[in-house]
Amino acid sequence: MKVCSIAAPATAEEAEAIQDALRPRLDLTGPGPRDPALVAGVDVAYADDLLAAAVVVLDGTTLDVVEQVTAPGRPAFGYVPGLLAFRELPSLVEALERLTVTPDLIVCDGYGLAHPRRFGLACHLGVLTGLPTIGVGKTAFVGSFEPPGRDRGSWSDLLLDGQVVGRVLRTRDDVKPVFVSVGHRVDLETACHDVLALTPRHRLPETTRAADRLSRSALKAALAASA
DNA sequence: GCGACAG
DNA sequence: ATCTTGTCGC
Repeated sequence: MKVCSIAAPATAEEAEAIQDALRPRLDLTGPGPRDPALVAGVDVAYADDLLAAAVVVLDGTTLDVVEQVTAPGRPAFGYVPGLLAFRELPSLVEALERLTVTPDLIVCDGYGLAHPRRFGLACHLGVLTGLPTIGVGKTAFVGSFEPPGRDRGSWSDLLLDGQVVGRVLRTRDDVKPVFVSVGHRVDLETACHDVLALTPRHRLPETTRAADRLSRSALKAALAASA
């Protein structure tokens, strides 16, 4: 598939300006794909100054792997909270362009709208691909919230500056919840529905689990090749 | 001013 | 993210 490349800022100030410039391109209309036929998971693994980006496309119904691609590379930017996209997206875009199928939804590791400038990794990837995207974070980043109920499916608002920017969603009974926020062309209700469909037995979506495993094995291969 | 801070 | 043993539970 064709994906726009990501700008390569030299400083944090430049990176923030790029996020502010792209934010107006976000489509927050929704509702977006409910029970999408093809769902992609993306992730990046690191070791020293090497990294491996991975994309895994699953059948949304059976959760079987349909296609998977990787791209080795170097971190394009230091890790700065709020600017994660500039570190991971260059290699992720490269991997996505090797995809022969077009997913109906992309599930990102991290945040979307729940971001200091309302433009997290999931939003950025949505604008670059033009596809529906959502962010699923494992730990708190921005926003305040009350713990959701203990049952799977329970959730609470993630609030930032008095606005609802995401949901803290319980995907398994009595297990630490995940942080869901929309990226592009999906509403929060649909995003949470889709996350629950992707978590029939684990806390994290099958898409992120598959992409995580693939990125780690691709990283091992890259390390072996460079040695 | 100080601390916290997706991956 | 990554460095790391054993251990509890499905």
